[in-house]
Amino acid sequence: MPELPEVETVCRRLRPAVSGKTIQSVDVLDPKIIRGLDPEEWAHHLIGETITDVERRGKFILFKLTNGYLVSHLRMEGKFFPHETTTEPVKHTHVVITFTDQSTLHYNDVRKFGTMELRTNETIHTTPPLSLLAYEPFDERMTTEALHRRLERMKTRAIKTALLDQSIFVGLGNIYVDETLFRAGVHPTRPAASLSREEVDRVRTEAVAVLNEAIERGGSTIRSYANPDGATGTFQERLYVYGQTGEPCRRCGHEIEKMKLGGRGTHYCPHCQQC
DNA sequence: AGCACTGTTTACAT
DNA sequence: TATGTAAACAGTGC
Repeated sequence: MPELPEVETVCRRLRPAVSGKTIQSVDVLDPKIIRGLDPEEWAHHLIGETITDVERRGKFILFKLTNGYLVSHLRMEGKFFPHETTTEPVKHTHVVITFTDQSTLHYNDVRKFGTMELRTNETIHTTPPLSLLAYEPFDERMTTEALHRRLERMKTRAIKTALLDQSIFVGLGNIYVDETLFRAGVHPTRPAASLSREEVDRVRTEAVAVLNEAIERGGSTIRSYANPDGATGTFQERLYVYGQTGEPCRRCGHEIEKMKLGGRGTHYCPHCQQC
């Protein structure tokens, strides 16, 4: 599922569902999801904690606790499902958190790539993984100049590969990076260091715009089923290039093409995005 | 049947 | 150091 807009949508839906609830018990059905501590110790730390808020940093979900944070990354297929009453786990449910009011939060993840780990208030932003992230795209410190300086130093990286690096720019994944580069009129294979200041400005501006528009529409639903409340995003209807291979470009009519770049399927319009 | 593909990240090799 | 590739896993589609 998740790039920044999907994670933001999940956080917004989870916040009212779990904020203020106290954890009574934790069942780890698959220990692979839990990082840093063995699952028993991890569960022991969580029991008795109250979730005071749900925040987002990059593509990470931060469950703010009375003491510290539960940090989760959904990777490719992770999903949180809140339930108002005790509910039997379904296939691919790997963690069940039960609150004192008997409502529950289920973590479901077909591919088991997702992670959960604990952090203290003191270390959450100063230790990996959050310490490795660039500023948020909406942070005023994420300026065109700062991004340009960073990209200029890249020896050979393609601009798409650079933008997917969360230490350079936060929140873009394979859908929104392709959409950003299309809107900015920049070919995905262009060396990052070759972009002019104006091009970097277009890329940064369009990235912020795409992310904001996608958040407004609850993200994109391509092939996964649902968000925490069962709803689906609608931004997939507004995609210009991702998944549009062979379709006419909505700007110029030229056929959208797909290539492989850095191991990822890469969609672009060869007319609107010159090399 | 078998292989390539999938909204992510990172460990490892070069 | 920087960058590219494979791997983690399960499912789908050709």
